Amino acid sequence: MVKYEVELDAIFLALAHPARRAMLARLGRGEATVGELAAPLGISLPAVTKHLKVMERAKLISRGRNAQWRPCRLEEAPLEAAAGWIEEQRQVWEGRFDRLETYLGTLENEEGTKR
Amino acid sequence: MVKYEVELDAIFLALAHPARRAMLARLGRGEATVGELAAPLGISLPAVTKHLKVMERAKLISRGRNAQWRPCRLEEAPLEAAAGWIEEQRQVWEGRFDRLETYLGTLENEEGTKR
DNA sequence: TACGTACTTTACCTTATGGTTAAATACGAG
DNA sequence: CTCGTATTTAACCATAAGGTAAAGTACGTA
Repeated sequence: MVKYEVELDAIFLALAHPARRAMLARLGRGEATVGELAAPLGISLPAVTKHLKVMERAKLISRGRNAQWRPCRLEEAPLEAAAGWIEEQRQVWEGRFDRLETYLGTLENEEGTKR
Repeated sequence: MVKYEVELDAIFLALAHPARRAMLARLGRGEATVGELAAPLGISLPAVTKHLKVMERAKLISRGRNAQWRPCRLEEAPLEAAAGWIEEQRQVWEGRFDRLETYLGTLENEEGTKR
């Protein structure tokens, strides 16, 4: 249980910047070169390189090589891990309500018994 | 579409620290005071106060007042927003595969036609 | 009103982010 | 082997994160 925890730091951190989320959204539609990712962002290429490093650290992307291009590919696993953590929280949270409902149900029954 | 985008920065940032995730997990089981949240963390209270501010900024928590205690409550909406963004990405990602399958299916048919 | 408990604020430090420009590297084409 | 294109590295800067210790604030109680 809770096998992530280290990686989640890097994953959520990587997701916390609009430029990086934009790049991931783009990569969801297929591989792209650095230039293609940079084009819509309005920041310098060195800045993009840095963002790519943050995403590589989180293993959100992997990179290939094709002549002078270094294409980026989206890796789904970390996104699944992030979604998994949130889902886990939802379970806890919903569990709380379920218990509350059970408790309220019990109260109702007791009320009924009293009447 | 994509109504978040500003908030997501703060939400994902807030999720990017283990102490904050631990506090959120604890809050999933119900309200807690600052002291209760701090106890398992092994960091100073001022540090905890700062983490709480980060989570308030992301609207992941709201706070009440009860004498000298300032109880924290989990707010689900931002977690839903974060999960929503990831789910959106999954749609894109899966859409890509669907299209790829369609494409491969088309190729297969063409192959079949040629033979 | 003075005291203890529960936090928060202030001041300070270190390291990480996010950005820039300019120089360096890698590779294909001529 | 030189040139152009694609991308990274280096050097630099400003600001934010994350932590601390010490002082300040808020509230119930004796």
